[in-house]
Amino acid sequence: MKYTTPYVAPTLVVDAVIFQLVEGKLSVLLMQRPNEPFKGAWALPGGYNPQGETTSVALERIVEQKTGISIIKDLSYIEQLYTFDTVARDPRGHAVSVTYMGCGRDLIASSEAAADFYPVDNLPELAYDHAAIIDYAHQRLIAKLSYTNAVYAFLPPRFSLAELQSAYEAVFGYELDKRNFRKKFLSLGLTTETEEMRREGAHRPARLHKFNSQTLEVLSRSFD
Amino acid sequence: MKYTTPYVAPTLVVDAVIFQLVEGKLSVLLMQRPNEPFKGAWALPGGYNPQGETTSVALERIVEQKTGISIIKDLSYIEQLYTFDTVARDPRGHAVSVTYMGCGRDLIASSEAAADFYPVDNLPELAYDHAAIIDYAHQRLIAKLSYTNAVYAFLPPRFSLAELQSAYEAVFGYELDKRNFRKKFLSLGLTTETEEMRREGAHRPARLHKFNSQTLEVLSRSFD
DNA sequence: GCAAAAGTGTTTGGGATACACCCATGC
DNA sequence: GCATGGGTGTATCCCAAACACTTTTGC
Repeated sequence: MKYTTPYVAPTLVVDAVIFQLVEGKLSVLLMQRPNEPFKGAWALPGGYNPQGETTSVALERIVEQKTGISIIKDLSYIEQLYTFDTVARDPRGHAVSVTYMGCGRDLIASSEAAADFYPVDNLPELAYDHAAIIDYAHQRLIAKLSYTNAVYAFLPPRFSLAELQSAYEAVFGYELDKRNFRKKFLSLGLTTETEEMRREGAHRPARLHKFNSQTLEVLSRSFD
Repeated sequence: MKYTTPYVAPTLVVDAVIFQLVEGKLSVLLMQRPNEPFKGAWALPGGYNPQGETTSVALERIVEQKTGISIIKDLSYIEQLYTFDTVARDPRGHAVSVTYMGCGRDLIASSEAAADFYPVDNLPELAYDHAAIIDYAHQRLIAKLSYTNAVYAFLPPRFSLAELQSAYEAVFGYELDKRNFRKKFLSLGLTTETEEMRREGAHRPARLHKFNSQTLEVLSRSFD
């Protein structure tokens, strides 16, 4: 392959769509942009990927630096999402954005960062094409929960079946039948009943369960 | 974000995994490398993505130039596959490869190119990590055929149900029951029976069918 | 005893699977 | 008439969906 001019690569950026449940709602980590373009608007955490750094390493460094959240240490699940050809992203011209999607729980952005979690059904004004990216990530997440055990990423080590069900409902965006849900989920054999119960409030205590595996597995039968 | 050195982007390359059925077998387009590294080994068609060109535009240009096959004109289906952080791809150092997967039929590489289709179950020695990329693409293709109407990309405008079934079998890698296949596929309502029959050989002629849509649609019930 | 969430079974319909023979043609 | 691939139906099983009441607790 010949070029009459020397090869110059497009700008490469990485961006992360990080989900967790906040007050039962599926929420996404956003940062308020301090500078132009889109000054004041909210955006996915991300930044420039320099030569010599793989996209996952760059993302870990950038997200940790900007939000205090470590993808490696704090997230239970991460996967590459899609690569967007972003047009005219900044004055340096044409940029290519490699995006990742991750899930966790009990995530807190460092207080000095202008970063916070927003429910996906009530997002603020977003910079770039980030609304579309979040939507795409949400679709992917729905699919992941349908054919894998990926819910584990949202839940604590011990959880009630009600919590589990409401995690699915938060992601899917609709309600499930309690009896059918339990029957089907338990028949998948992904979890084990523990001896622990959770007593809270004036009602019957909930039996707690745990996942047999904390790594991604494909289900034998897909889910909802 | 501050850098003490000026920002330099990694090399960006694009690669294509282009499938078609050849003599009933799922096959992939490969090129023999004329130069080091991996001189003489076979590789996916691809090349450098310069600044100012989106990955899909660069891929179209490169693949057409190197193999004579136009993704836009000759393929019935194309989608982005994954972005690989390729290590030490060439002397310029760290490269990032955005890969695409496409499907077509009756594709012929231009005769002056050292390019040809090889059955996926009998590949030659491959350069880079291309064996892994082809395997990944194959998995994705199996999934696509399972939950969308993507088979249309492999078939001519009019086709027999036997042809249709053998396209699925070539991709899935196992055989299907003829009666169950027809019952299920026809119940999806993706195709229409035509008046045409195909007479060939000493046996009953085959009824020809056509797809109602030549664009990707998600199935109501997933397939096999 | 009452409010609040946890827990539990049965019925029904539809799709998945398994399986073997007749049909139309060319030679 | 025979070889070749095209075309068809039924029985069974399992899963999905629909649906309402009892249990355990704190106050």
